[in-house]
Amino acid sequence: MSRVQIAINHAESSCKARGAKLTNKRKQVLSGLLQSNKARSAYQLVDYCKDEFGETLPPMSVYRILDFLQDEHLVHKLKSANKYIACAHINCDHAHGVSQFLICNQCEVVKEITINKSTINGLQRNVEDAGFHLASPQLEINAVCDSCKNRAA
Amino acid sequence: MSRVQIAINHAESSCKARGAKLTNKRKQVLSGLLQSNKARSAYQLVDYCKDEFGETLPPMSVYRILDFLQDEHLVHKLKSANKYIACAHINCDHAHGVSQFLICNQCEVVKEITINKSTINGLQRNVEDAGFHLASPQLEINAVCDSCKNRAA
DNA sequence: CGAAATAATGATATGCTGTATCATTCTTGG
DNA sequence: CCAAGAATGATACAGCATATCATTATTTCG
Ligand SMILES: [Zn+2]
Ligand SMILES: [Zn+2]
Ligand SMILES: [Zn+2]
Ligand SMILES: [Zn+2]
Repeated sequence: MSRVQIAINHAESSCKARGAKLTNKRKQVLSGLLQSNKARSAYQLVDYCKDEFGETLPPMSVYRILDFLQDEHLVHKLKSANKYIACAHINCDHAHGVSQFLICNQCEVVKEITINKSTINGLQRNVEDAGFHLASPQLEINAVCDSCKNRAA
Repeated sequence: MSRVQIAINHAESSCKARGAKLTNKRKQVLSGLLQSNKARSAYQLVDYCKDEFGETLPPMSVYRILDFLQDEHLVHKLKSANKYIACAHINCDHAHGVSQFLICNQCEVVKEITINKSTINGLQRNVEDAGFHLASPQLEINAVCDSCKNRAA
């Protein structure tokens, strides 16, 4: 069974456990994100579903599906890119906290990580010192991946 | 002389020092950002210039002007909001490094800060451990300002 | 000064991202 | 089967941004 198929099956179970349904079209959109190590836009997913499944989803439906998938914690939105990516922990059963996203500015590959507690604490202290309160430590970090770094060298 | 006027004068000098010109329209757009403690979109600035100066700038021009102002380090773009904000150090003569932006998710007020070196180092270590290289520590942080926090309480 | 070059701005069209609204179809429970 | 609710579709529109070509303003230099 493919990596994507495994993730979709797992997602289907966890949806069911939460009383939600992972319909066919939702699976198609999710698979579009699971296929890719880069984030994809709603309209790119429209194209993907068309090309891959001959399914002509209206953009509105894709946005609704993306909302659903986010509610189910299967997908994250990258605000700085206006794109979406499958959760890296989609096969994990433990609830996952807030992640950070490393985005390669060369090849656009995205990696979801959890930076360590002490760094988050440091960040939070800085925010407090400035008279603000950290609402969410979800960060989208402008980086370069190893491959691109090596290619440049 | 108003706070805004002082900043504009300073900006004009620093542009001149760099061989660039802070034209009238560029001043108008910049003043639209200096007026506000929130970030503003290009189209909001079109409206501002129209209301404030009777100047009907086409959006294209505003975008060009914003690019110019960014090149001159007078303005920052918040990618997660698709909006622009005047640099908090616009009156400083020292070159400023990369900033972080605290964005209140209630009232949208924005504060430009510099988080401390050790936190940045911690962040950088985390990024390296994930097989990436930090390209820029500009962060846009989802936070709540003190006023909004107190208002909620 | 006046022509040529350069910089700045304008006009128009278009593309991408996202939402609002109302209609239709599908699924489910009684 | 039927009613209720969930999911999806259709259409329109708003906001952000860029591409391209035209025009105007400013500078440069003989
Ligand atoms: Zn995740
Ligand atoms: Zn890369
Ligand atoms: Zn700044
Ligand atoms: Zn606030």
